[in-house]
Amino acid sequence: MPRAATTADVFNAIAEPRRREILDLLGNGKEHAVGDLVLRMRMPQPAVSKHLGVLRKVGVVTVSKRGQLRLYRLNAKELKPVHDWVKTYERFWTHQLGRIKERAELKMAQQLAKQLTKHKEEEPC
Amino acid sequence: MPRAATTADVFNAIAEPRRREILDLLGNGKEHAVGDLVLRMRMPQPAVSKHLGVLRKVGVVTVSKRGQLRLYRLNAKELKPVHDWVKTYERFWTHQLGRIKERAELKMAQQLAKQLTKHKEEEPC
DNA sequence: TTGACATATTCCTATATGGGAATATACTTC
DNA sequence: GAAGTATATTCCCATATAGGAATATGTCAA
Repeated sequence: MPRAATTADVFNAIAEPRRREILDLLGNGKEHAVGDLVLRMRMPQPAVSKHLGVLRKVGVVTVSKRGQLRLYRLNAKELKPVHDWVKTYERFWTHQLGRIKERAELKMAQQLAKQLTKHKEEEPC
Repeated sequence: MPRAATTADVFNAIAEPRRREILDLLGNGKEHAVGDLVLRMRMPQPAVSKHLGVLRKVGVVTVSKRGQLRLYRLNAKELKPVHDWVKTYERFWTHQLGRIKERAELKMAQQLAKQLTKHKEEEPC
């Protein structure tokens, strides 16, 4: 069996650095035309289009047509499986920093509680 | 240029599902002999050894010899780059849940603050 | 229609794969 | 040393690349 296709799942799709770069450019949540991405990536248009094709196939980006432009937009929720998987290992490098982090969180808690008890009735919606 | 090697970086290494499975098995932080992994993975020993070779090369596992056994151990901190990258997209699927989460956190803050002010002087180290 | 622009697709090639089978290496015990 | 066990490596092959070059498709404007 050969290596799984890049379009097999999101893990394979994001293995390529340039594709992660594209996702980073789309990270502001706005639509980007292919030409815009080509300029920012400084790589030939066909290459960008091909990478976008892979990202499209795994669903991590969506495309809409506006005139002759194709506007790509991030569909970040498709990255959640990656996040969920790797998050289970977070404790391995957070554990030592945990003490510091806990301190900070407690301090935050105090401040928040103070704020809350100060003007009790507020927050709309 | 062909696709980057699976040993090029951790992103390529974890693109393969069986390799993620191996990492999951090592997720308890303990040492595991190859034979143990072979049994649990239900796949031929050479295949497991080859996957372990990839994981070794990118540093996400370490190996130590004990007699004729090779004991593999997770080196999870090498997964941090993956976590760091994907974490920047967390907001995209947390944002809607954000309101609920904020409420919960505020409540926690109140409780923590109460606990803190109750018996002020404690916690060693 | 014709041309100009934006994007996608096709064709090419060198390279790497994952699995199976067979074999090599290393250690342990007799 | 010989046999047995644990693990790694080599050889094989079908398949899939990523990038470059060229071309096709689709859209706008005059």
